[in-house]
Amino acid sequence: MSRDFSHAAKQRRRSDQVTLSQVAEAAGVSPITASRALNRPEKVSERTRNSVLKAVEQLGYVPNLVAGSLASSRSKLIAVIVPSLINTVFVEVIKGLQETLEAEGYQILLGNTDYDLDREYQLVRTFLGWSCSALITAGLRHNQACQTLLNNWEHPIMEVMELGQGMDLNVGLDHVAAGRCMAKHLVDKGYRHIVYVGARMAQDYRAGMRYEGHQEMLQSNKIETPLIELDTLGSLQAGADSLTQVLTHYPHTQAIHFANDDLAAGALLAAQRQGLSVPNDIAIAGFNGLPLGQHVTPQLTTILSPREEMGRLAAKELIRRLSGKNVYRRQHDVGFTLQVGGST
Amino acid sequence: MSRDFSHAAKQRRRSDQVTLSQVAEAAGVSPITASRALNRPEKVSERTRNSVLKAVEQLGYVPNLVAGSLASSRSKLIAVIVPSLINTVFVEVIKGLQETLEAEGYQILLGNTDYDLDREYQLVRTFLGWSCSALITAGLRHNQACQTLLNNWEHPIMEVMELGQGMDLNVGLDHVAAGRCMAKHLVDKGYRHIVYVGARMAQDYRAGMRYEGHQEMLQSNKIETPLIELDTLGSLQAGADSLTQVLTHYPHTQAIHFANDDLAAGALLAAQRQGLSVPNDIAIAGFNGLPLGQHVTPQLTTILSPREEMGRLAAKELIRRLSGKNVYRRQHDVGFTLQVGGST
DNA sequence: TCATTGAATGGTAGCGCTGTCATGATAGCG
DNA sequence: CGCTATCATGACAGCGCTACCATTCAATGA
Repeated sequence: MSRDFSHAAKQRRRSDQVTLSQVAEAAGVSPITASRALNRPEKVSERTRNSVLKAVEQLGYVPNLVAGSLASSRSKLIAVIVPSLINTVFVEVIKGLQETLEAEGYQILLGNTDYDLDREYQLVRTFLGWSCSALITAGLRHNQACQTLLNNWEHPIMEVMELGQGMDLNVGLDHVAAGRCMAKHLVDKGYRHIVYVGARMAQDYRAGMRYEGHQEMLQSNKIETPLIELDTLGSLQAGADSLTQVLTHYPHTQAIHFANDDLAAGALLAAQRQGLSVPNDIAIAGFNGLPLGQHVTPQLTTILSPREEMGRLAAKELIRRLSGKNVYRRQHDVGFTLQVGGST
Repeated sequence: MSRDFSHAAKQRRRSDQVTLSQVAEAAGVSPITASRALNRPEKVSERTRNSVLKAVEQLGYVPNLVAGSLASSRSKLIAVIVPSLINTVFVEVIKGLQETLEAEGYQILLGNTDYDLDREYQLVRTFLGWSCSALITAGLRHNQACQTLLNNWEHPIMEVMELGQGMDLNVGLDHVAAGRCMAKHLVDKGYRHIVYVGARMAQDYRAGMRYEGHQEMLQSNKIETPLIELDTLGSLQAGADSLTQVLTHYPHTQAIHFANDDLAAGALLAAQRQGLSVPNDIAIAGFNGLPLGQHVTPQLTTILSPREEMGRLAAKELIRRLSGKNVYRRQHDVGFTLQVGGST
């Protein structure tokens, strides 16, 4: 029962894509030399390099990164996973990442979990399949499957936004401390009826951490810690709506500590539309230091978080790590700044 | 001179990554069947499919998408190139693209040109190297090299944001008409001294197109068309600063037509801080319909552009095209809406 | 009954590139 | 002048997967 091995060579090349071999031929060198001329120019003579580059130009060669990546099991791809693109905070971090990574020749593979950890796991799986050279996620919380997957992964993992014991690298800030800091400010200002307003804190758990800090501080001053939690994501509109809710439930409220500036600014503008004076009738504080808050009158009291900076720093540390340098630090606290405006 | 072919088989597999062959072996089928079980489940029997899935689970198999992509010269990657991530407009488009594409199992490869067409060309080259199945760019303008490269590319190209004769598919709105529309509104309201304020219009050329429409309309009404062009990108701060500039250069100004809402809102808030009444002392109009503009008092007169919708529609048309359906349309006008607030 | 179809599965050969080693050429040294 | 060190280049195999056929076998129909 002998098999038939005689069938003609199969044709698989479908596109008329120019390959490295063609470039090599045109340049009169071997494919591997052409490869080196492009990827490790210092390894070939100048003459060779030039003739290869000329051939590339003439033939309009575009390197097939997929093939290269398979052969070398490396890629200049970096996976970035965020929980939301609506929340400008993450976009600013992405911005910081992006400008630093792209300058080093890395490409960003972007994923959005919509605050769903199972979705995150799926994204991680997919991204690992692309042999990314690193993974950046917003946050330290992952589901079990994801944790397992990442523990067995041999590339750098960078967790940003919050500070803590992560899987690998970490750049962020201490949200509990931030909440404590703002609460202290409100207490110091003499407010005693303070409401915290958050939005979907089960998802945006960092807002929950800030609430914890807030609670801590108020409780140590024997002050009640009423909480209003909205069922929408933070937005100007949600902030405006929440104002009514706060005043209905807690008519004596003197100050509102919002989980973020969108909510706070929305409430501030709404208060003014309703003829309430800020901060005399009601004081308002936010978190993030969005430009918007600095342009309303009175200026919004908020906590500045260095978001783009966080992205840039994370990217830099990652690059340092990827290039084999041992000078990176596992953990970076980017800190925050209390910015006191006229709203409190 | 006979060569030595006797050296032992070389070991290249570096990682302990589980491969499809191992899954196949564990499931008692051939690799190709395992591949089908995962990628075209309808092609295998249910028994086979289940045993493969079980093996995948047990071994913790993560498909190597790079290898798959090389073999099939297809990928579930879609390149998205935008000129800026600071400008929230593009982020909202990305958001729309992202939610639609990710639902169909596509991943986004994100690039930012910083309004530089040469940078765009480089990004396109890189992205083509990843055998993306489609490319989405913001805008219809590209440099020569990029144009050539894309013309020879055999995958769908989607150009968003503006309307016009593109390379392939196009979803956008008519910016000249939008500028005309707002100018008409201002003229109808009785303003005769109207200044247009733009920011870096050589880069953000769509703002330039709106200015063209603005000019057209005013000239046909025999009204002067003074222009102030800022050398920064649009922001609240820039808008605030520009107000002073406008009033210095054109003290009789009755209305300012801003290239976008960031500028407009910044100017509106600044005007109020300076004790100017809007619209009595000065009328202000913007473009985009950002939430911010709807929350200031008076509400900002603006032109609503459906940005997320634009992203979603673009993604849907692309998917339709990618799945071989012929029901897509080459060009979609998503339109715009004049939203009259109290600021004019 | 036997040819015919179709569903399920498998063998082989690449996809286009780079890691690994081998080789030839040139330089450096005592 | 022979010998090693260094540089530039090349041959080969293989990265992990899927396209392309080929094969098997049960179901169908005349």
